[in-house]
Formats: sequence, C-alpha cells, structure tokens
Amino acid sequence: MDKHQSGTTDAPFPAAIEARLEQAEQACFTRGTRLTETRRQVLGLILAAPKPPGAYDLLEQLRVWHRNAAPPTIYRALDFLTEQGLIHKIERLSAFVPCTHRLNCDHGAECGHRAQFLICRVCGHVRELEDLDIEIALSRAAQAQGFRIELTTIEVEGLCAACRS
Amino acid sequence: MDKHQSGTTDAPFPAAIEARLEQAEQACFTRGTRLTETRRQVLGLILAAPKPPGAYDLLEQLRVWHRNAAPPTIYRALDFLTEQGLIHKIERLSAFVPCTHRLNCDHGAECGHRAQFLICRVCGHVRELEDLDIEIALSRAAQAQGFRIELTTIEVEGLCAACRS
DNA sequence: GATGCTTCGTTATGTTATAACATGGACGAG
DNA sequence: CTCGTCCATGTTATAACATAACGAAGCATC
Repeated sequence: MDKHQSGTTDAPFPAAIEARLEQAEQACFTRGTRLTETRRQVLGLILAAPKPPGAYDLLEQLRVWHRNAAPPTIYRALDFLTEQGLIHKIERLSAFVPCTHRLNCDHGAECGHRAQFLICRVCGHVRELEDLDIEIALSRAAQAQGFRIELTTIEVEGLCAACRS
Repeated sequence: MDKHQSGTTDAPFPAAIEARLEQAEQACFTRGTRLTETRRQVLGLILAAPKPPGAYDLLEQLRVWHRNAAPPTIYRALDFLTEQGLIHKIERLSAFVPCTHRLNCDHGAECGHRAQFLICRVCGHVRELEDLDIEIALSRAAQAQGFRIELTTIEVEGLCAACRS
C-alpha cells in the first residue's frame, strides 16, 4: 500500500502548478526551510483555486489526502507559506492568494511588505500590484507622522475591467 | 423608576465626548437618520476607549445599560455608525475607531472611502490619515488596470513616534 | 386606529482562528 | 546506538468574530 501508486497519479495538480510548486520547494530549500507534503498540497490548492479560498475551504479539500486534518493543520501551513512569502492573506476576505510578486523573488517574508491588492466584488478575482508610487506616498505620509512602517495592508474593492462591461 | 435618575448622572461620558456625541446626533438628524440611545452609547464607548475595542469588548461594556444585549445588538449599532461615517473598522484588528476625518464632515458613508490608518503594534494606537498623494497614486494604479475603485482598506502596522523611543 | 417603517430583542448558528498538549520522525552528540 | 533536541504534525477543545431568522415594540403618517 504505497501512498504513491503510479507514476502518472503522483502529481495531483496540473503541470503548470507542479512547476511552480517545484520552484517553491527549491526556494524553501535555499532558505533552509522545508516545503513539506502538507504545505505543498495547501500551496497547490491555493494555486489551483478559481478564486481565493478561505482556510476552511482549503481544509475541506485537504481532507482528500489527510482525512483527519483539523483547523491547526491548515493554519500552520498557511502561516508557513505566508512567512515564506509564497502566499498573501487578503484580510477583507479572510482568504488566501498566491504571491505573484516577481517570480524570481528570493527574499521570503519581505515579499509581503509591499503589495497592493485589487479585489473585484463581482468575480472575486484578486490582482496583486507592486506600485512604487503608492509605496512612496505611503512612506512619506508615515514619515511625516514619525511612524515607522513594518507591514502594510492595502486592499481595494471595486470592479475589475472585465466586470465593468 | 426612571432610567435617568438625576441631572448629573444623565451623561455617562466626559464632557468632551458628550459634545462629540451631540455633534453626531445633530449630523444624523440632518441626514434623516437617528442616533438612538444604543447607538449613541456604542459611539461613546468607542470614543472613550483607550484603544480600539472589538465588537465583544463593546458588547460587554454595553451590558452596563442593556443587561440582555446580544451580538446582533452591537453589530447593528456598529453597522449604523459605519454607514454614517462616524466610525471605521480596522480589519487587521477586528476593532473599531472613531472617524477623525474632518470634524465638520457631513457626507456620511463617503467618509470611509478614503482613509489610511497607522496602527502602532506596541501601544495599539491608531491614527487616521487622509493623504491625497496616496489616494492619487492608488487611483492611477487602479486606472492603469481598468479597475474601478469603490472602497479602500489601507492599514499600516509599525511603530508610532512615541514608541520608537 | 390601521398601516408601514425602522429599531430592537431573542435564539440559534455559522465562520474564522488559536490554545494546549501529545506524538512521531530526523539527526547530531556523546 | 540511544539519547536528547528540534521540527512538523495530530488531536481535542475552545476562543473570537459575525450573521440568519423571526417576532415584537415604538413611532410617524394618513
């Protein structure tokens, strides 16, 4: 009874996603962390999702492989992936998206510092931006208050181009 | 058995807060909405709080006056105050702050569209900004994507001037 | 005083997140 | 080798946040 039954069913995700998982695994290895099976599966689910899944959506899907997965299972994986800069949490949705911030990014957690998200209220699509002007304006405004920025959450809700028909 | 027992104990909040409540009541009246007793009390509690209270903190405090207050009691009041632009929800904290956006603001819900919040992770203080440069940068970035902004959530975590000592 | 509207009370439940402690496996030091 | 340590995970329970659904009370208007 092998968990990996045959060559072709080893990879539960489409090739494009498997490729990104491979990249992610490599990136973790480089940093001395491990993209374990559970973490890899969760990342895969987030990459494969048509729209940003919540923790309990992921939990349900994860049970395909881990019948007894419980909330801590998923939250631990999400924490890890967030720390590694592989995913972002969208606060307004309590949902998670893959990080699209520079594909070759190798600085882990710092990825999350400066991103902006456009959330379409109709189709649910989330687009990640990395706009320097916004970052600069925000830095200036904070500095004017003597405030030292450690982490930003910039989430914009509205209508995406496609849904403005 | 009068709920209002004596002249001096009628006002449960400090004078400065009572004054703001009075203003708020007036503003609601002007708009054809009513700052009822419960709503007024919740707003007062938020104004009086040393740091942003969560819904259940407020609920507990509200029970001083309404022994049987339940979650819907507080959430309804919070929804109303948010719609009226009298408070803001800080998503990162699931907590609420008074709106400090132009004291004479009279355009209700629109208040919330464009504000930025600096959250000190040490003292918990939240400062509301209204920085045009940020708004402009964000508008441009959104426009470049064909995205129509309806609502923004900009929350920055870090250290306030006082806590950087 | 009937009608319609907003507000509020009440019960129940849904949703998101964490605490606390036990288990198991990898790996180096002795 | 086997002990201890570290990391990841399993497991149970509960905390924290939020809403659904329905009915009754207040009040403005006709």
